[in-house]
Amino acid sequence: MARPTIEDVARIAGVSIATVSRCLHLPDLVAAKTRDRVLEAVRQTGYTLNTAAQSLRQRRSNTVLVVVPDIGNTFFSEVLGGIEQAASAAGLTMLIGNTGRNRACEDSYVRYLLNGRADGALLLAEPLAAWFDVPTANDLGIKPIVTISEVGPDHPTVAVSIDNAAASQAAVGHLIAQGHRRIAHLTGPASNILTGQRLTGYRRALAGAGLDYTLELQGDFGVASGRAAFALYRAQAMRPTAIFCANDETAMGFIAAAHHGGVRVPQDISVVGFDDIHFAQSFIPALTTIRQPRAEMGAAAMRLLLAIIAGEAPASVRLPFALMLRDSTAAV
Amino acid sequence: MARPTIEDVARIAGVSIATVSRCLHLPDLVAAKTRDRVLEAVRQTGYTLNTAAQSLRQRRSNTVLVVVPDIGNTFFSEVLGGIEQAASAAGLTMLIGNTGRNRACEDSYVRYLLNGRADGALLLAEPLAAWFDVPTANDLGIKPIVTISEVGPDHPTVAVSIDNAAASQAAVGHLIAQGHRRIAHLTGPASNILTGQRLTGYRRALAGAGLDYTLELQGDFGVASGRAAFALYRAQAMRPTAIFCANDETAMGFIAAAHHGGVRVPQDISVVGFDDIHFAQSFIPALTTIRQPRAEMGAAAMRLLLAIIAGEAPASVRLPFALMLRDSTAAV
DNA sequence: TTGTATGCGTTATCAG
DNA sequence: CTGATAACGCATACAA
Repeated sequence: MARPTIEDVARIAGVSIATVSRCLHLPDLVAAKTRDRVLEAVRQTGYTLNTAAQSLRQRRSNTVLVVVPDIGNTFFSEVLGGIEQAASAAGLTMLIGNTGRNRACEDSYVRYLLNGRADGALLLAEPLAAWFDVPTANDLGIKPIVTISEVGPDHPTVAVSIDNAAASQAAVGHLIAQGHRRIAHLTGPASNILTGQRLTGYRRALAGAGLDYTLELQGDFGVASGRAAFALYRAQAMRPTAIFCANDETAMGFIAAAHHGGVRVPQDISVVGFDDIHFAQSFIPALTTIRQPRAEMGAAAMRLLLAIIAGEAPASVRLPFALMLRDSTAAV
Repeated sequence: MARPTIEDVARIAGVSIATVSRCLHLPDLVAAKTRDRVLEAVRQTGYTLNTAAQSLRQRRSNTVLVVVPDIGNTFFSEVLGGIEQAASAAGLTMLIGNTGRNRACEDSYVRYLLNGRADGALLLAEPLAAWFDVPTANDLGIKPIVTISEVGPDHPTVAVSIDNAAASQAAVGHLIAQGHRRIAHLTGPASNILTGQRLTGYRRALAGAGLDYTLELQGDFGVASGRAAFALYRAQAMRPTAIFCANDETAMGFIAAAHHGGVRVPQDISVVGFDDIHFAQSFIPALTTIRQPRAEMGAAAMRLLLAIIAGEAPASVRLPFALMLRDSTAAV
């Protein structure tokens, strides 16, 4: 037999469908006695609201779209956890769009906002132009968008992030305080907005301490690029005594390669990561790194989105980072 | 201005809404000339289908619900990646339900199937009873469900998994082949169906080799329980020379604790994990472990679901595992 | 406090 | 090949 509709419930309870609807949404407006009858009928039939019909009628989906570059990435997945919690607390459903960092794929998710599947979007990546393009923009402008983490200074949306340059500066500053004078930086991919920000922090720290030595190796946030960087480090005539990596994965790749190459961390070289992913503290040596409050970033972004939906005009949020001192760094 | 509807497009193209709809779904049924006019109007207006209306009318959402215990967990998130790919290839949207291993929370997602939000579900955990309860069951019975990984022998749904007992047996068998005679097992949580399966494999391997020594430590798949297990290992009068951990995380926790305790891996004790998560090979020492084809498991499950939706009655799928020999194990 | 009636944007049926 | 029209299930303005 088919799914029960509001009409079935109404018939069994001996009321109109309007009353049933009210019982579910504005229970105070209906007499206690009637309400009991209706709710009993609901239980009896196992009735559940048809969300498609509701969305159509209300012109809103109670769903939030989350666009993520790589859902398998531990950094993103923990942010997702925070979003999920805040979303379900607000009665919203989370729809995930995995782009695989593919432009066309990301573009396709823009339509989710347009076709009413979602009431707003959370972007875990620097939004591509499509999100603000014509003819998209004029209609999409009213759909709230919040960006997380990967955000530039003149960013077109409300955003939540940490101060990446300051965090990097703190990380490198710690190495300097430990007496390191030759400090390298393993960057992220050139295409990522964070790469420049973290690089800036690195340079600032060096400049602040009046250090000349500089070694900037190009990475891509992947473990393999960390390994590759180790080879380059090895090839240097004047080797650095410390390296600041743009994220934990590359740091781990670097350390793993070092281990196999007979180079000890931190005795021979200190290594600092970025993100404080789940495994950073179980790693051997436990990774000194910058902690980003991932779940909190997700939750904060969700709250911003809700505020925008509610008609407010909240400002972007800067969350605090923390330098986690562990075993991959040592005084020189 | 409001979102353009099919009516706007029809008016501009000078046709009926029926024709517009046909152009979008059955383009062959409409004259090329008319079609061009319509598509031009679509472009011009930036029209996109209202999915709520479509779902309502078609009584299907083109959405698949994925229920996951912990989205931040790297194991699950990689399975999600596989699902996402297969889903979007089939034109389906992936809706994620994160339960936090909370029964009430999981129950609430059952309704997604009932209220039409999703056409089917993929469960990344042993389904709790609610999925098959009355009055849920009678209606839900027609909604396809596929379970991934955590599946018992007399499981009520179609499932995709590896043979956990056989994999465990292979892992322990390798330790035995390396000459180990005292082999411990760090289990998963008692509540998880996989725990018993992996334990069975461990016991079988020991029995098969006629070994008496047995040490079964209770873990919970978390890093901390790996650390705790190390303390217990330490306290043994007759210490094992190898330990088979029910997953990689606990193995890493164990090794990290061992490292800090001055116990060397694999020189003093060999450690085997399970899952081959992303970081297993970057870990120091690189972790010997059982590889589960996570993305493939997700994709396979998605395909099974599609088959069921298409009216077929596919059988459960057993995917192959692989023993990855790396640096955390050595001959005794 | 409750009921009636309308429309949300599609798709599908049936004529033309 | 195309058009008119009736649902799909619900929420809400308006009446009673």
